[in-house]
Amino acid sequence: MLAPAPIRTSQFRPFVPTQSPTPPVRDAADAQGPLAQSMQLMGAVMSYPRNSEIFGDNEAADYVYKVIKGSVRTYKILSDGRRQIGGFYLPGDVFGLQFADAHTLSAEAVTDTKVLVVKRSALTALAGRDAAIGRELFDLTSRELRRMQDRILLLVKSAQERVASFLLEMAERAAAGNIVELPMSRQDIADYLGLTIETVSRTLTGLETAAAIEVATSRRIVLRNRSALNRLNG
Amino acid sequence: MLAPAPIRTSQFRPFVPTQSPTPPVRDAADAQGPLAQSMQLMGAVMSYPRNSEIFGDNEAADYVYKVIKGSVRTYKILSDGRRQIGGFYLPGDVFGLQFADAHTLSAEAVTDTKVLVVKRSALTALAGRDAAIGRELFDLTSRELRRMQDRILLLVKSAQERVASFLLEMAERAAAGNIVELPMSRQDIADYLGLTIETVSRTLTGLETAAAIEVATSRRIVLRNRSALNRLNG
DNA sequence: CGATGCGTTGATAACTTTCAAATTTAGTGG
DNA sequence: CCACTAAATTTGAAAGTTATCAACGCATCG
Repeated sequence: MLAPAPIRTSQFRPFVPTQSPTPPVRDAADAQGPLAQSMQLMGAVMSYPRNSEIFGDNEAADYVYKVIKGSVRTYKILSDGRRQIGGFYLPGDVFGLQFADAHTLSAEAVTDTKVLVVKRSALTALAGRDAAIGRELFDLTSRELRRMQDRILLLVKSAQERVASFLLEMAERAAAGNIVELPMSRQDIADYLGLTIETVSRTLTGLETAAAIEVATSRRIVLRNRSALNRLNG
Repeated sequence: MLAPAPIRTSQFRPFVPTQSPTPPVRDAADAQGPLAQSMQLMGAVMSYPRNSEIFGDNEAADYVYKVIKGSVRTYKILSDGRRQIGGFYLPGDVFGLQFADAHTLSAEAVTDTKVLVVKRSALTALAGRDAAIGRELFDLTSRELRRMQDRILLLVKSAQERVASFLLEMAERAAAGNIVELPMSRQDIADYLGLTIETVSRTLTGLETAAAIEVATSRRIVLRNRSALNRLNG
């Protein structure tokens, strides 16, 4: 039922950059505020192969991460063995912002991924000196809070609404036109939406039958009728 | 299905205190950090009768609130008419921390309530000058984030698990021994947990039959077997 | 006392999960 | 590049859970 236990394959430690950290990759990862610039200056680029662990639940939360390339999932294993996914992070997204002493979630690379790793203490120290940076950090956290709220609204809805919302969310964050490339498996989606993979699969089929989407391949969805999806979205 | 539309009965505007704001009430509302002290100095005490609105969705989020007495619910009405409750706030709790320009949720008094109202701008200005205050504000937001995460974990579980978790949460926050006084109605609980009132009611009956709790009156629950509840909690 | 709101209980329907199997896709070694 | 194997996805049937619709009990309030 669960994804196979991730292999810890990250072969580099923070601050031993795999390449000159400045100027690092300039992918989709630049919403250029002062924070982004500082992170690039202070951070190191790390590579994680598919399904490898980036950090573990209960580990000290000493670093903050920004996705440069690839995608990341945070998750928690419940006592009954189920896995709940906390969120997906795409290029440009910052994660590890728990701002508690220890992580409450684990993080894994969904696909081969490059992330910018920054020491949290360096970042908060900087925020103490530079109000603009502090504000940006705060905004990031607020945005995360908002996303959680939306998530809560989503989780009380029906399977169809959840899947429709998920597709629209991914479209907004990573769409090329109406084509949504999903980096994650059905199991990941199911664990994110609090459904089973069978229900996710059936719902997608249903949406396709209803001509709202087209399931080109299992990882590529074409949105055919956004207003129909929005209607389901609630 | 929904609670009756709240009557807007708050007869006072912020900063026209109903009583001398200093020194204000000294109820359960004091986890005395510098933030709490500043809020008391800068804030005004406002009274809201049961079911009255404290702020509305989409209103400017100009104030931050701290419950002195009573209880508050934040909520959102979904497009299909359902109501989702964002959270309950008890004496000592701070709410209105969205830190966006506009509230994303509405807030109402669940019971007759007194809150301390502080201008957000005053608080953030203060945070700019006093790092300790900024840190406390940040911590509050982080705690809210954590609570949301827990909430998400809760919403993917079964009705029994949700109700059990809810009771344990309330016990932790407001219990006198094993007696939990619930300020909110079954409808409130249902809208918080993403269930119907019938399911909440049946689940409580079930827990009582299983000797885990005792429903003394509809608003007073006695926890008879916490470990059983914890087991359900997952 | 009758009206009203809230909570509980019952019967049925709708939805989602579970268990099982078929089908497609992806990965590996030759 | 193909064949083979393992993994992922889809589909089907049955069971389980929760919602819906309806009725009833209980307390409060005029």
